[in-house]
Amino acid sequence: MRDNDNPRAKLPLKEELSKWYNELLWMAEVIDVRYPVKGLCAWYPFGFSLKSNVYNILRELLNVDHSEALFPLLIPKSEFMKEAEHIKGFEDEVYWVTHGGTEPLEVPLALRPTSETAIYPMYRLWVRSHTDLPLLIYQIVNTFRYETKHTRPLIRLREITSFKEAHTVHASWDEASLQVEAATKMYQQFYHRLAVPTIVSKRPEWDKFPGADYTMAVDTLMPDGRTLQIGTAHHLGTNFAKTFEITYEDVDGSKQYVNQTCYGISERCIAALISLHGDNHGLVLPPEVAPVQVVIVPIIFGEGKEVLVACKQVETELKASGIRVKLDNSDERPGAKYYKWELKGVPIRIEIGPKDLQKNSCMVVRRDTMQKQSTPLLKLNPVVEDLFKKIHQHLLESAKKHLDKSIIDCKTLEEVAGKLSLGIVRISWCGEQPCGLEIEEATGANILGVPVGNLGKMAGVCPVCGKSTMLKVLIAKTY
RNA sequence: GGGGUUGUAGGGUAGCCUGGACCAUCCUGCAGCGUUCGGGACGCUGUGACCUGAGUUCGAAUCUCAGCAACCCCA
Repeated sequence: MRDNDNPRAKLPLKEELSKWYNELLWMAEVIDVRYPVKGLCAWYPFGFSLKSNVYNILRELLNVDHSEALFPLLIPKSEFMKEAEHIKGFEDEVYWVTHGGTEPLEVPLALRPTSETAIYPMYRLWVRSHTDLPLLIYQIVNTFRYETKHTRPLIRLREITSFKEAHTVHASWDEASLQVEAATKMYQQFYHRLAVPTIVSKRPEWDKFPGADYTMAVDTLMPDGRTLQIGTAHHLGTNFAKTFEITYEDVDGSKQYVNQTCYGISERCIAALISLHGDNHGLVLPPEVAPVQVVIVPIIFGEGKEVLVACKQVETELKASGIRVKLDNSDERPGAKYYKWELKGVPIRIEIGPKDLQKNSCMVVRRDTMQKQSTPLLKLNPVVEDLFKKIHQHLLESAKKHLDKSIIDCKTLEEVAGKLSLGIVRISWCGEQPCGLEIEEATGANILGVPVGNLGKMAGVCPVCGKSTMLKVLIAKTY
């Protein structure tokens, strides 16, 4: 039904977000969901390249004060079962390895759903003295969760292929608290680079990480009005330190339990990036992460030798500045190439044909706005670099504008229902759990939490109990 | 958590209701050759599929059951 005059396979319109998203992921060769196990996907080379570029930014930001390490995939049941709250949160979703060959294992092994219980037995050995602190370590690994809800590519998976999880150890609770704050700030920087605007809020008690003192979460708004959680940071206090006996010798010689934090980002960041910026033609990628940043399309008549020479020259020059360039000299027609590379989100297209060569120029086309401009062939590099900046800025600004206008203030619960399809609702809340649960119950949506900054502070009255309060919460339909 | 829909080449489909003429239709893709090339080119030649298992039947893509997988809606 999606082809009117052209039988060729076309992308569904973005208005049908779910269809559009699923089709786009494989048409643009990001991931292939056809793997014969529910909730597992294969990354295409193109998608993998996009992912690598995105995660390189994460590494760059983390490596300022964190170190990368690697811990095992398998966790013995005896370790996994140590922290009561933690188990309760995960036990229904754990995959168990029960056999070695045909022999049952004495101690079953869990496939990590997250790595606290894989890492902390080692931290117990690694942390001895206050001089070992703070310890800031992260790893990027796959994790497994037996999701019973509907799986969605990149969003709800049974194998998360790219979970970046940081685990830090501190002397005091306050220091750990500052680390949680630093983590959310880093995540916001990260998403800034992806041109994805975010909101940070403190998850309510009943929605925090199992085993944490509190959880801060980073959310973004998807085009269908639902929010997507794309990062979390947890203050673990001494909860895990006590169960895993992680202690350090203080300056005065006394034994102290450490305070810990952990914070993570998964490939949901790619889902957000794709969903926010993409359009009816396909992906629209911020230049910094695009696997191909510039595609050169030659317009050939007859032999077309001169055109090809000019194309190659441009290719060489751009490559010399470290730009990821693709010269598409396959024998498809130019129009077909335009569609193909638009689908793949290449930020800039350069067309070179005989008419351009006469003027010693070329046609430069932006993917985000589709604007074309004739540009002199000489000194293309600064023009391209400048356009990269403009494209990123434009993506970020329009996404931010959309997010800002999608946060809607309400005073009563009755008002909320009609607004939820438009985005995020902001409403006063006394901060008490019963009222919070009532808000969720009455609206059929989730409380994201009290957002940080001014967004979460304003005088009002709780719509449930009527008490005066300075707190505002955000409510939304969530993924 | 509850409900619904679906499974036929790489992708999209026809056929299924009413079992046999189906070594399975059409479009797209892919490979080769030639002509082409300023927004999805054309011709010729080739390529490729009934989700898995059990059952009913002389006979199953078609009917039944189970499994696996996918999609949609509601909480």
